[in-house]
Amino acid sequence: MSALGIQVPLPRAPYIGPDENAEVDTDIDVYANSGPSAEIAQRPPGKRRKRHHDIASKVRSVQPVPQDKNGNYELPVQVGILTVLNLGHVVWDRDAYHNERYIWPVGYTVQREYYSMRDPNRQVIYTCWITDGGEAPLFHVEAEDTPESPIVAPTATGAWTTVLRAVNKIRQREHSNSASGPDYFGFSHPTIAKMIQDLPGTDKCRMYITQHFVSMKDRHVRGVIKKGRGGRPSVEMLSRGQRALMASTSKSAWSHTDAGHDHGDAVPSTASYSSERISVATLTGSISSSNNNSSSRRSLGHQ
DNA sequence: AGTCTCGCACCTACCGCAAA
DNA sequence: TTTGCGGTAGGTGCGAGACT
Repeated sequence: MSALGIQVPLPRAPYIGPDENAEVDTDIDVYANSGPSAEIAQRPPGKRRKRHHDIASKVRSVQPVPQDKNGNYELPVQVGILTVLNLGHVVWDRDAYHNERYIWPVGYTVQREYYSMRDPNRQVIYTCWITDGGEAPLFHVEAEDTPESPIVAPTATGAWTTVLRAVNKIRQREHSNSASGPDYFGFSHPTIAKMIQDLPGTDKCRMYITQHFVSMKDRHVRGVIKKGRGGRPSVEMLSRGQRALMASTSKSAWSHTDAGHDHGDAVPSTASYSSERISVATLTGSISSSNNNSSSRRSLGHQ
């Protein structure tokens, strides 16, 4: 596939988190003061924004994700606009497969909607996955309507920047082509971050800083789910994701690490999601339907 | 008492720009 | 030049208060 795919220029040295001793802003609060300009107002004019490194002290809200009796996440599952098909397995013995903030598991596969690189008026499903590239992971992005040109890059940002360039070009947008790879791949999503952090082997990732998560309140989970596209990946794309995954797993050998098979059972579960038996675990199933009246009333008032 | 309206809290997703 | 952090717009449900 790489023969046809877009190859993004090669890796620089893997990004390693900044100096742990760097100065840290402490006025950050994850939720509180998240309102517009709360922090900006406090920042003296002209003062450069500093990066925050207090990852460990942050508490992030996560959606409830259905788990089986063994505690394994039931996949595929919709998280926000992303559908997680596979969590993959943690490669803890090579530093380029994680940094202080993210872990990039080999076999990790998600789908999301975004503008087509061919038709400016259409949104298509993109399948994103990670393969074992040896010293460093490879990030793949494949659009539903351009399966012959998958994008492969050494970083998530690199892969999605390529997509954004193409999309902005075809949509004739004079727009920044900057993109946040972790955002688009879903790594910055708290729920996904937690699911990855729960994989076996993350404790062996020496640079990774364990993050703290709390369960999101029901009332907000419902709102979050509504914003998604209903957790319905196309069967075709699912099978394509499955094929990509199978290809990557046969190459990278899941036996590379002995960890990970008892928990995420990434490969077997993925391989088993044939189109017939796919049922996406939309998170709605785990949510009590506590107040239908309210929403119907609300909709009357606003629509 | 029941229904409706509005404001609030909180979240996701996108994108600009600081940092590396 | 590239990466990814952080600001913020927009969307949701909930609950309090007003209205019928």
